[in-house]
Amino acid sequence: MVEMTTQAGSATRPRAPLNKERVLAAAVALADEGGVDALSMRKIAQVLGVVPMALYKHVANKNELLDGMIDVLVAEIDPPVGDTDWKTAVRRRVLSARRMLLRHPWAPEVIESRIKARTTPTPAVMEYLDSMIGIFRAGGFSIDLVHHAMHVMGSRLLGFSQELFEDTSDREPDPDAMPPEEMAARYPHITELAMAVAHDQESVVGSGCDDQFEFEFALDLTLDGLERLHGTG
Amino acid sequence: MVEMTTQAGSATRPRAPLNKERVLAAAVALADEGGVDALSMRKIAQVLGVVPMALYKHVANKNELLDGMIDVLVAEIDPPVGDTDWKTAVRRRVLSARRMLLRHPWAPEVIESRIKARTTPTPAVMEYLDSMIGIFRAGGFSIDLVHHAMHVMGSRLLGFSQELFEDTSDREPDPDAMPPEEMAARYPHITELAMAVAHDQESVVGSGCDDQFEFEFALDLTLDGLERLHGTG
DNA sequence: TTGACGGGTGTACGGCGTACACCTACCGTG
DNA sequence: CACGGTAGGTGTACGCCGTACACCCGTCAA
Repeated sequence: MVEMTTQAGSATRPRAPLNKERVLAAAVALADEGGVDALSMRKIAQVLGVVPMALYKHVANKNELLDGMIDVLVAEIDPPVGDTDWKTAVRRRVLSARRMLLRHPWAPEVIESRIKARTTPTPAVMEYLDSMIGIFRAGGFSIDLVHHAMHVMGSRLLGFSQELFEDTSDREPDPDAMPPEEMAARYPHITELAMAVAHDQESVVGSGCDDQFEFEFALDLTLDGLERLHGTG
Repeated sequence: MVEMTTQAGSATRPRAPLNKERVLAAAVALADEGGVDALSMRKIAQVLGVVPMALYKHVANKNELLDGMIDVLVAEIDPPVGDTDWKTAVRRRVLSARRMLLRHPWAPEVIESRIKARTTPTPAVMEYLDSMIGIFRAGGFSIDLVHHAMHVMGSRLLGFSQELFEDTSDREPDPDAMPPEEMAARYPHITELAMAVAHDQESVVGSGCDDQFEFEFALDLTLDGLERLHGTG
């Protein structure tokens, strides 16, 4: 056997060069088959035929890896369809999200834990929420009603159970947070909603919306629906 | 300084004897102040002034500890009130559950992960669900409607986002599972519901209910409610 | 007196995330 | 052509984790 060529040994397996996408794909595959407990940097490295520390040239740490995995999942959700009423558009999108969640049963737990730890959801999640808001707006919903609607849909949108936007004003600001103008450009609907809510109540800047009210709003909407089906009251 | 008495050194702090409740309480307190990531057997032992392995005389392992912590939380939910209509009874109970979840923000993530790993929720959770079903039944709901209602309420009942009872027929049976007759005695409403669902569809024993149908049922109930508020369609 | 046993201890192992120093192949520039 | 920078893979090492296993001691029934 002659000596190796300049590009990657031919005696060993050629091994395509690593990159963030390949790392994330391997991580998602590993989680799919063994659950999130079976996911470790060392195992990911192993299936990629690489030493564990090599991964850190492509993801900063395990938390960023988890964030990246969430983005991969969100990208699997079908984009919104254009030419229908809001109701079927929302319906299709949510059912598509559900199919994604069924393919990746570990997702809700990871999304839950990561959302609690970050000040802002990942860009992909933001985009998803923004376009969902856009569907309601295009359907003629008032900004207030959209706000309530998003809270009501909460757990069906991505599996997270409590608030989408918790009060993050007490956490120290993310060093590389997005400037407001870019925020407004990238997520117009979220921005519109956030502004309206902030205006609505002249409270201190921060939390923005009354989570307790939103929870009860959603609860009562559900109970009223059940009552109607039951035919009492 | 003289020698110690027979019952616990008096020079060191007396240190009450350990038991499962004290272990669980310490674990919950630790999670409350540092999140679930800050929870480790070693830290629990430390705050209890004991060596890590001592905990294992009271809980089998960390998973059982987590299950026990969930039970502690569920016990914090107010018991159902008797003399009102179903709607306010459910409303109060769910709001009480929400207050508990707000006190323990780490709870949804833990409940999520533990429910996925067990064949049956812990007894305390079962009891909670059973009594919730009982409220609907006492309100005159048909067993089918209760079934749908529980799915609809899903994420608001305890923060779990997907199915309460996933298909566990593929998992090897829990060695110390509860015999059916005890099941029926302890959780009469759950049993009634499970029987009805199993009868309903003459499918193989197992999963029992059509999760996809239930998801869409809940989704449509929500969308219809929003539509009514919006005044279109 | 003894022997079982409930409950706290000590040691040790394998796995984890990751800091840090290194090495090497490549590239644009002089 | 020489050369320094840089991107990306390597190796070692540290401190934390859960927990298996052997031990030890105080209590109490026989």
